[in-house]
Amino acid sequence: MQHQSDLAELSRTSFDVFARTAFGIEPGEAVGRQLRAIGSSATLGQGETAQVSRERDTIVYLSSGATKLAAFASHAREHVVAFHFAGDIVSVPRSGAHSFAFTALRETEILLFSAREFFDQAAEVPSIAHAIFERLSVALHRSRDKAIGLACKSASERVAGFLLTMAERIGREAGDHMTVDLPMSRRDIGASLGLTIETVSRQFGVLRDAGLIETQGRSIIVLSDLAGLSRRAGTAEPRH
Amino acid sequence: MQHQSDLAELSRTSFDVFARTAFGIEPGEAVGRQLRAIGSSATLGQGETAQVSRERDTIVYLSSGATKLAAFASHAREHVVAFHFAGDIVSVPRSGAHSFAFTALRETEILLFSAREFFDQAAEVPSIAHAIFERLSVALHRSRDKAIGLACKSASERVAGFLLTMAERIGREAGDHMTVDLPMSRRDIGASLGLTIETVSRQFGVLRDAGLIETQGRSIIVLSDLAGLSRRAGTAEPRH
DNA sequence: GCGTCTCATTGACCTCGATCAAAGACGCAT
DNA sequence: ATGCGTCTTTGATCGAGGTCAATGAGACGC
Repeated sequence: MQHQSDLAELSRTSFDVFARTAFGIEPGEAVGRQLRAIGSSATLGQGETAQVSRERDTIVYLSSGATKLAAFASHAREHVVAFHFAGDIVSVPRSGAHSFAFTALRETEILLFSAREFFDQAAEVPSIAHAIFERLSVALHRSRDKAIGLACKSASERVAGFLLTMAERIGREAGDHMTVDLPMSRRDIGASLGLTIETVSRQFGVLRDAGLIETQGRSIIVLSDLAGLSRRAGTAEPRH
Repeated sequence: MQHQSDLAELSRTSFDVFARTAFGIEPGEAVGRQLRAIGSSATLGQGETAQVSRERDTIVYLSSGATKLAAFASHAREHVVAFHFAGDIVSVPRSGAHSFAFTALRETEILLFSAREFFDQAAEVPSIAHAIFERLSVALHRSRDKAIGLACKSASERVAGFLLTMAERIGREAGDHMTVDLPMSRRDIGASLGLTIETVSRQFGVLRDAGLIETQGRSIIVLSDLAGLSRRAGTAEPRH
């Protein structure tokens, strides 16, 4: 039973952290209790997919860990819509034109809400509503940026841009270069960038040969020339 | 002066229509006046680009007409993020990694708001906040769908999907087939789908030869086999 | 009507990235 | 340590779609 109460305690704390960091709500406020009442918590092991409704949109908060949101266009055609890390709020769509899977890349703690109930509560409190507007806007901007990259950029531009984005989100600074420990496989990177696993690997090789990055094992990447990477990521010759 | 008051009248009516259709607010409510106070109206001629802030996000409502939201990745590399039609609410990002242009495809009436001020007002009224959550969620889902298509689909799938989407949004039904009057050029379609103008044209030809569509002049498309188009748009062989 | 200008279509060719195939490296369990 | 399975890298070949170039068709003013 000790274990049970530990879990309950952990869950309570997760909701408090969520309310405070995302919305600036202090523990004990009524809204915080409301959110706890309509939400549930879960822990996902590496590779495990969250059980979300297929009929309703779901809102997920990542207390810790890393995840991918994948869409299945057809049977075996998986596209990674986005990667998420601790502190992110994710909108997981119900199954429509394609079905979605929200999968942990390593052990991850999440809070789950029905989007309808979550929005009902959030709309009642102006400061929360405002915070959600911001989050949704950022998500929309990121998604548009991604679409722009998929439509316009070459393979090497996409890979360089991906590394810079990851460095920005989960990189550790170390002098003039940055180090990233990528939690996702080459397959996931490819599925996110609209490239094959082989092309991703080749582009890593190109960047390594050009002295822009160094690789340590499978997952650790050192970005040794950020300016050079930006140049590759940004703006090459027109394609259309 | 008659002209002046006509314009003022038109603008007042636009705000009322906006408040009612988007949020269910009846004319005369305080919130409606608040929105009018922070918004401005404008009419764009064909090809004309709205003057929006480069420093702040802008919210635009289309009273009538059709527009494109274009992003400029680099100098002359234009990508069409989305097309919009009467009744749509559009979030136009400030200039960041790329700059944006919101351009009329034909004569268009719009209402403009600073996103910050708009969200400040909207957050105060739960029903409006809720409506905005829905709108932003739909925009996010559309953008993700688009990214999925750009990452996974072949040229012919994209073109077929584009036609179906346009038919759904602005098509006129006529028995078992639909007719669309496309307000955008082949260039815009290509920039939206991540294809060249030539490829778009060729795919139109393929669809015409296959008996799935008929073309009348440059802009009118008759979708004579919706089921066949869906099949083309949806699910071909895997690519990754 | 005609001339002009832009947009769209069609054709020939080439490139980038997908596909197919094989070998190498890392991680994990026994 | 050793062996096995998965992930990654590297190589060879192919094709969808981009690029370049020329022709054709609407739209608009005169």
